[in-house]
Amino acid sequence: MSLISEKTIERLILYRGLLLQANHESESGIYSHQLGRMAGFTPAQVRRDLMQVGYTGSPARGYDIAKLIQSISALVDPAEKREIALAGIGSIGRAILAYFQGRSSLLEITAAFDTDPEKTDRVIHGCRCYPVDRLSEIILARGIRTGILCVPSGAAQSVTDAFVAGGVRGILNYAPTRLIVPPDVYVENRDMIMAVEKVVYFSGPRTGQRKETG
Amino acid sequence: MSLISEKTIERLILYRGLLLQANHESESGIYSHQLGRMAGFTPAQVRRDLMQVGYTGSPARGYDIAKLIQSISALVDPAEKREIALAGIGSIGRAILAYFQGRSSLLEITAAFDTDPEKTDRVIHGCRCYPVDRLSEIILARGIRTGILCVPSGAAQSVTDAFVAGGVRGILNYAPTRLIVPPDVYVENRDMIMAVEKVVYFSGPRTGQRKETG
DNA sequence: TCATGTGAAGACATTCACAGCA
DNA sequence: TGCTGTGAATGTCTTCACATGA
Repeated sequence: MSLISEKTIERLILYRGLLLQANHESESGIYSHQLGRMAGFTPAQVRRDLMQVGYTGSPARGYDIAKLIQSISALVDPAEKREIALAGIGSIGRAILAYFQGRSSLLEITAAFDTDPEKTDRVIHGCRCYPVDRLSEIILARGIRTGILCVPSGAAQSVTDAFVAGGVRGILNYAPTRLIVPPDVYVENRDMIMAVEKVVYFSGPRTGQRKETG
Repeated sequence: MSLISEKTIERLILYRGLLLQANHESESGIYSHQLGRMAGFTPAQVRRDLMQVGYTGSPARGYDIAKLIQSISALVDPAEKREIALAGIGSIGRAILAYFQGRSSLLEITAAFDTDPEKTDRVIHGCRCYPVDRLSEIILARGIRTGILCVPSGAAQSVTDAFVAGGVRGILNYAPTRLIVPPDVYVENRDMIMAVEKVVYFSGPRTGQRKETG
């Protein structure tokens, strides 16, 4: 019970997002089947997940929405504000910077890095940009533990090494490469090309299944 | 055996990408443990996955790289060229358009949609842009089966409905919302905020586990 | 010897189904 | 009644371990 699985963490974060998003003026409580419908899971799944956060609802009123949000946050949010570093100020990097601006009070991308001198030593979407040479130095000095990687695949591993050298413990990887990291560094891969190819496969004829092995 | 799981498809696409990427001048064959190391999986996992594509290697020389790529492609690629539609020409949408340009010969984003008249009726990163009002009509006329959704969460469901009305069978969803679709439409969620929150959690102290339920 | 292909075991995740409570 | 919390059952995915073949 002590260790919560990756999938459960993902769903908990989703539940919280849905609860924050929805306007619950009228109701202050929510049942597992309601939350399940919102998220696309079975009520049993929702109850299992919520068990793990340790907050317990009541059969009469379900889960108190405010308290549930609070409990999930206590579990998944860091204790204090967390700075995040981003490497690769191309179109994706820039999009993430723009998208992330002011979304969260606890998380902030406070340093961006690129090789191109045109892009460094200035502020983009409110984020200071530096040359990659200084990556390890700067994130180490600031105690940054989380990195977002949006560099081309050729540079991905070397920038990863710089992240790791700078003390990063988790990397969100948008490059279409598999990164080599020490076993205690967490990597989440979000290759967009692969995502498109996967969706194309599953939008194929007849629930996406053909079988014409050659 | 006939139906291949989502996870397996993902890994197969990954294998293919890695094989295409790597320069195999010297070697024409590859062993499951080599491919496994590249992809970050066990050799057994790799063999199980490759079993499903129906291409069988030899204990002496492993898997022939060219033939393996071909076999995976035969399984996951569509029979002919596939057009893809994209909705929401914000920073993410634009980034995807830019990133996707000329990556694949089989897949092409050929229509983009937005509400903003400033963005429509022109060409962005080689892709023709139209007003969202015409979404269903245009994708229906062109037989587009796959959509990429990058609109703000408020518009996500209505654009999804337009996609579905236009005959789309698979949606890649970058909006931080859960879409409601008929059961035969496939949705792949890629919420970036959630991805960051998840990675932050797993970059927390001590393999990311705290437990301070409130 | 060393790798493949695969039945069987094991680990993990989801769902069932029901006791207990308001 | 209609919910929650949870043991037990089921289902899915991964790994083991070995027969087989070059």
